[in-house]
Amino acid sequence: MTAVKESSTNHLNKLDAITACPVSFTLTKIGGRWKPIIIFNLMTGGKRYGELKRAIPTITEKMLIQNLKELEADNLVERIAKPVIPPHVEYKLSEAGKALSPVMKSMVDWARKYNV
Amino acid sequence: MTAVKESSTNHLNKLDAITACPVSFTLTKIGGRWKPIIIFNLMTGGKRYGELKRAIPTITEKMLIQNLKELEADNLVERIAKPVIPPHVEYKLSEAGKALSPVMKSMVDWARKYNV
DNA sequence: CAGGATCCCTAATGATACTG
DNA sequence: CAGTATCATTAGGGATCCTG
Repeated sequence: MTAVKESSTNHLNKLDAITACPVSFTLTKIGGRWKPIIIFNLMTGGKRYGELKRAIPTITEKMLIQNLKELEADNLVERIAKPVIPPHVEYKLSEAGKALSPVMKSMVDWARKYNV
Repeated sequence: MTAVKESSTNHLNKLDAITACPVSFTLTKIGGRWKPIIIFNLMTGGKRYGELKRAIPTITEKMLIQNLKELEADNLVERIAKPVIPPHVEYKLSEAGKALSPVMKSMVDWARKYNV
């Protein structure tokens, strides 16, 4: 029972009542090594699995599919599979995913001002 | 030589030219389990080491001091030590740290709309 | 009070090979 | 093409004890 949320970025799911803060919550969804990059790539529109893999050459297939599944479970990404052979699968941001745009933008702005 | 930046959140320092994105950069600074919480706590003003520890009871001393040092090295936090006995040390956000406010706010906004 | 130093564990990531 | 499965690695986090 209980079978909590079983989402991503596990260390951030252990938030207790005291340390819980909305910022941490958001970071459970978009934090980690690959999610920001994946989301960033999908901001410009839906992409196929293979396209994403080519767009992010340093990611392994395991990490890519794993992160995509977590993003899908968190309702940030939608998976559209066309039942053809060979398979055709597209990933695109959901409404909640697109709504991350201000978050991404503010991070980009901050990075441009304060990096290096 | 090169001795790059040697900052925090190591996995995110391995960004190569291709996957590098400003969002990831920002997350190297404020990501992880504790940094957002620490920054969040300092947003309302400077605090002493002991105050922070009490404000975040679930953090260990090791993690607290380690994250504070990383934040200091990244110039997000300033450490002000008064040479008295017993020691009196205060941590406060730097200008760059305060400039994270829009980032934090956008994350809070997103969390309020899309959490559970 | 504000740390430092060790030892340990697990989650997160990665490499490689295989499949409908 | 779009994934699975298995094994190995490592970095992040934690427990505990010690100190100027």
